[in-house]
Amino acid sequence: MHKNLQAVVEAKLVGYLAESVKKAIYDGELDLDQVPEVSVEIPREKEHGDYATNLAMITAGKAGMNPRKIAEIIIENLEAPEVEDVSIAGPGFINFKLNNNWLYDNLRLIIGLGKDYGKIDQGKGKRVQIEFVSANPTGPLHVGHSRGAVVGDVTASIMEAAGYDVEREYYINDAGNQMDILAQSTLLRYKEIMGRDIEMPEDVYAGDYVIEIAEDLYKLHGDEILNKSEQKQLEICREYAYQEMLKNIEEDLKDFGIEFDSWFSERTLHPDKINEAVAKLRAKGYIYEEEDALWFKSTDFGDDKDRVVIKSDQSPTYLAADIAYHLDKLERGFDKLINVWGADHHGYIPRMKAVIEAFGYKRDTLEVIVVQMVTLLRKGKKMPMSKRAGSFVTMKDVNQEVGTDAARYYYIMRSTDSHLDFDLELAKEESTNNPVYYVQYAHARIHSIIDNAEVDGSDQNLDLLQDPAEIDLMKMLAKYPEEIKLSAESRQPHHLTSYAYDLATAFHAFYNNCRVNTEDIQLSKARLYLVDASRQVLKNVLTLLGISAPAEM
RNA sequence: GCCUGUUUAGUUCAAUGGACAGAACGGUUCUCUCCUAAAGAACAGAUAGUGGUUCAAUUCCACUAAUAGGUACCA
Repeated sequence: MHKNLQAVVEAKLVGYLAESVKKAIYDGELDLDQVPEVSVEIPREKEHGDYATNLAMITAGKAGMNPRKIAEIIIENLEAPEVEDVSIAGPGFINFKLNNNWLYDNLRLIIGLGKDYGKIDQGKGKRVQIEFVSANPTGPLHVGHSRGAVVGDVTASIMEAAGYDVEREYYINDAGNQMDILAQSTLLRYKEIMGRDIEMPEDVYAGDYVIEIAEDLYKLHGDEILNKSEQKQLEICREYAYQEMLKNIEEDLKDFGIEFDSWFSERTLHPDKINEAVAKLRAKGYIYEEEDALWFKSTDFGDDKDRVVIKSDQSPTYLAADIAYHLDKLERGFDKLINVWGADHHGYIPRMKAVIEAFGYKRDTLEVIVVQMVTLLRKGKKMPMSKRAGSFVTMKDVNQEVGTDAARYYYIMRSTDSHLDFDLELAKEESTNNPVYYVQYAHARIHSIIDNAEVDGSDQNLDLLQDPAEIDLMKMLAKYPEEIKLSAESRQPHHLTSYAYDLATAFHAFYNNCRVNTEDIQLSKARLYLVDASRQVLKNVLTLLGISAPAEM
């Protein structure tokens, strides 16, 4: 069964056009060596029909004829049973009006496929790993992480729907300096609880969550930790704080509807995997020694300068761990690795691509989705954010204030390339102003209609659906699989939030123009069928976005 | 300085190289004896600048200007 009727219809049209051109060439009407690449598109203007092609215009140069003349020839030779009307317009566009049968077929397809409507085979089962969030376990997730979290999660869902085999992974930076700082911070707070005078150095985590951890530590161990050696004290603090933070992060993400298939610990790379990875690069000739340090020759692959992997004190850099980590990912056999990074890390992309190439893989095996920064606003005013001081707004705070549905929607409603203004007051507003509720309201409205219906949608005669609002709605429903394809290919979830919005608009317009539950039983049945299909698609898209689809509001 | 985004209506954002650039909010008007008015309809309003490629540019290229971020033997 075809899962994407719109694509089928487009392919048919393309086929008919190609045949027509072929025939014209054979008959000597067109002077061309071969049939050019044919494409059709849905015109922006409704008056231009259901589909249009620029075929006559792109061949004009080669055929040495004016486009409108070519269009005439193409139309004369065209055999297309589904096409109701053809016309030439503007500089040489050929516009098609189709009969509605495929739209009715598509309604049946939606009801038949149910929650699977929209799923396509674009990815052909290719294995994709999406790594996202990957925040240091040294504090709770804050708003800076939220956008990347939702973008990663929804991109993963979209690619699943598009037929990829997707794995979600979180890389835990649990080795290195920042963990030592966490240990020191915790120990200081612990000592503070003991009643000792402490001084908080500048480069220490000052957030209140550290105090909580220290208090828990005190409840568990009393003051006995202080009897141990300094090194042991730090180790206890480090491990306890680490586990607590990781638990906290995992919970916050889960509450936000985000779950990972795998959590990868950086520690497992130290030191063997790192040494092996570096050795591998060295064997390939991409490592050299200078000033007691080991350098990776990333300039061989287009990076601005070479990068240190092993410092002169023999400790590995962050990049070294990342080299080992990415080698591990590559060896796990994924066809595509996708990393979701904040814009503040974009400078890191060329060196990571260099790593991929150095290991002998294609550069674009690794793809980085760069997510631009978020500005948090309250009533149009910027909210100040300072990091180390501990006065940041956490992800959890925001989610609790505006609700996870609204928060998820807001984080993905813009192109990832665009900066995001997130206004808490707007996101919280339960009104027209808020696109989330607008979409959810359409779904709730449908349930109300179905509850009020006295007939059901069986034995329907779909030919009765002729109203422009009905046609618009059916076309919108038919677009869904293509929207999945577009979002999956472009890795841009915002196409789907705007699709959901447009679908809701088409439904509301239908609602206001076409009464469903009427005296006319036949018409009611047909409309109910359309309403049920709309319910299904709204539900599917909301589910994909990780947003609830309430039956009443 | 160099690298990467962004620049479209009063504001926040859309638009696989296509025809008359779409929404939302804000402004001005209409529409509930009717399945949820958390809705619908109407009006006014924009491609930063200069060149180039193209039958066709918001889209591709170059330069200019604004703006955000990056530019570590830090993570």
